[in-house]
Amino acid sequence: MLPFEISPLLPLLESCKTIKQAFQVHAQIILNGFQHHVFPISRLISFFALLGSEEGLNYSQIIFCQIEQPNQFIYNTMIRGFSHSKFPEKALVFYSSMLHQVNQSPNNFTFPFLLNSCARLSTLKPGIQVHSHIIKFGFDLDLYVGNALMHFYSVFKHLNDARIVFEGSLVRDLVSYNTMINGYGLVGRPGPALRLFRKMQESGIVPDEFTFVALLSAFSSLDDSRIGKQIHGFVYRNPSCVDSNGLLKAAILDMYAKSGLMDLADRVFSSMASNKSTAAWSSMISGYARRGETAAARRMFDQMDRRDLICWTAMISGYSQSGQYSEALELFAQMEYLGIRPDECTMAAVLSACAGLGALSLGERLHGRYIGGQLCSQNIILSTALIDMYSKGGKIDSSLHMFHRIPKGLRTVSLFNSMISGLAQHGLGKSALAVFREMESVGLGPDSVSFVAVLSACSHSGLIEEGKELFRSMLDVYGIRPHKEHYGCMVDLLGRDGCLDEAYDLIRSMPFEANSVIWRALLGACKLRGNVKIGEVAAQKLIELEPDHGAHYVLLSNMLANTNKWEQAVRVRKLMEDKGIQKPPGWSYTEFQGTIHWFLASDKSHLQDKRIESMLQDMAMQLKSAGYVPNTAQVVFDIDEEEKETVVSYHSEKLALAFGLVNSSTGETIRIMKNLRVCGDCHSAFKLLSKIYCREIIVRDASRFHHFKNGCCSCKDFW
DNA sequence: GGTCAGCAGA
Repeated sequence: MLPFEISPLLPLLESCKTIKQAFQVHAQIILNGFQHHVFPISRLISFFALLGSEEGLNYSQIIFCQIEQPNQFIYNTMIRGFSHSKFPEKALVFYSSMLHQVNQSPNNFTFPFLLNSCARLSTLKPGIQVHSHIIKFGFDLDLYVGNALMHFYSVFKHLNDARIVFEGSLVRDLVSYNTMINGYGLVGRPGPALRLFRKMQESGIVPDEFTFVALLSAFSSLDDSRIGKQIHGFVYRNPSCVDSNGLLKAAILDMYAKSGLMDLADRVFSSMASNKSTAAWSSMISGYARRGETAAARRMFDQMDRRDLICWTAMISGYSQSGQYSEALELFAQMEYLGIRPDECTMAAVLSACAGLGALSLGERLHGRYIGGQLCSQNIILSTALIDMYSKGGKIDSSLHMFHRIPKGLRTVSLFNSMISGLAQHGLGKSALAVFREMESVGLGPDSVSFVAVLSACSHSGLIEEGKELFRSMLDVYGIRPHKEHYGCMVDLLGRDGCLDEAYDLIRSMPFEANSVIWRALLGACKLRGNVKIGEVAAQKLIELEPDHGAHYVLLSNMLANTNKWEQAVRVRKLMEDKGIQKPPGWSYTEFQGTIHWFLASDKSHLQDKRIESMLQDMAMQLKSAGYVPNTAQVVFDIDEEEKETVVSYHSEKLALAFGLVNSSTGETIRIMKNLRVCGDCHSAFKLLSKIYCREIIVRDASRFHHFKNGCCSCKDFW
């Protein structure tokens, strides 16, 4: 029996709404000398521990320390409180102190809380130990404990272990099924999820909205929308399916948006009337963006009243994935201006836009500002985006440094692919092969993307035999059927080795029609080797496949011009002009003090800056005195030599270099991005200029990187 | 005193 004096305090404690009121009740308890009465103290601890705030937890811990012999309930309360907190590992500390106390042992209430804490840790181990305690203390057949165990194993994607618990359980309820269905969805196994749903119906357990939400999410990663539609129909026909907070409707909408069925998605969206959640808006935005309809996505985005971070991220990544990098960065700038702090997902999308543009200094700034060292090695998608950004921004050393800092157990196939393809673009074929082998040695099987990366590494570095062997092994060893991209790499590889006939034969032996990428690879090799016969075939195919693409006409006419077939060259040029096709303008840009400076070929508007003009003259003079003769072979027009020299000296990359030279000093690195492949003349000139002006020049062109240093280029004139 | 609770962005 409680002493009668305490009874007025208990209802007071029950009715506490704020932490302040609870402090007052605690003060009253102490003033009245009840601080050692188990019951009121238990209630107080429970109140503070379950408030959900750090302050509450700290306070409950202070009270806890003052109790000589905490009972089971108090221990469970502390474990429960910390299981939801920022420090789930503290729950384990309380559990362990509970075990050390004489006459104290856990009960069936202890383990669900404890497992919940374990599910939120970064390692699996403590949870497994807890599982053995559960068996030792004989709670393995408790329904709640079993469900919590399934949840714990699901979180770590150990569905087989979750399944063992499920199969071993004597009683199963809605929660058991929902947990398992969710778990299978989490690991992308919709098949078992659906089978469990059927089993659940056979057992007479009525599904709730969470069951359907879990099922829909399990199926949303699939391209097939049939099951999704069936679920929609099932829900529609069964009025018993309550959807009290609209979760289910939002899940159905998301399913349609993910399947690209925007008409159906829009119908559900409209039916939400004024209850549209930001989640629903996000689903719509990313649905449109995924189909490349960024304008439609943007219209939705602009219509929103209140945008949360996820909407911003959805729109930014929509732009990024559609290759609209500038738009992505512009929107991000707006977001920053509004003071919205990005998270890892936003950063991954923004960094991929930086990678696309080669906006290294912006990428570096974002890395420094928003991403700490620890965070980037933990979030593997972000690390992959950073590695890609540094590679494509020209800093392959930084990519490698990041890659090596990522713990081996966290590395994924995508991460390896990103690293291999970075090394490939920089012509570091041997290193790319080594990383590829490393991926295999840690037990990660290469996928189709890995092979594109490693084969292109071989072709960019002239590793002919290695490339051929890898291509053969794709199907024989790894069971991966080569796609067009892989054939494209092989055509490139053979072409660069001068085996043009072999490359042409490979194209003819392919089990599908060659696409423009493959023909372009062949044409590029023909141009390099001066093989007009096969080159013409390739160019004709390209013109057939992409008649509006000016670059093909230019390549063909350049090749004809290179072999002095001027008349034919002019004819091709004329054909292009008659069709009204414009040559794609060559442009280059370079970043300076965080701003991007664009340069168009022969466009002299930016030459208002006299310093660039005079630098160009200085460059020409220096080159001449170094004995350099401009290579004007790629200028097709039948104009005199002096004029041709003027044309090549105004190529966009030369203008960008002049700008870079004006704005840098000896020993610095100049980075230039170009939309087309760097021309032969610029390539030779840049080699000499890197020596003359003592600068490292890094050029990213349409196919790879060129590091010009001390008179040489990393591509060894092979590109 | 309790277990699940991915409808949204990489």
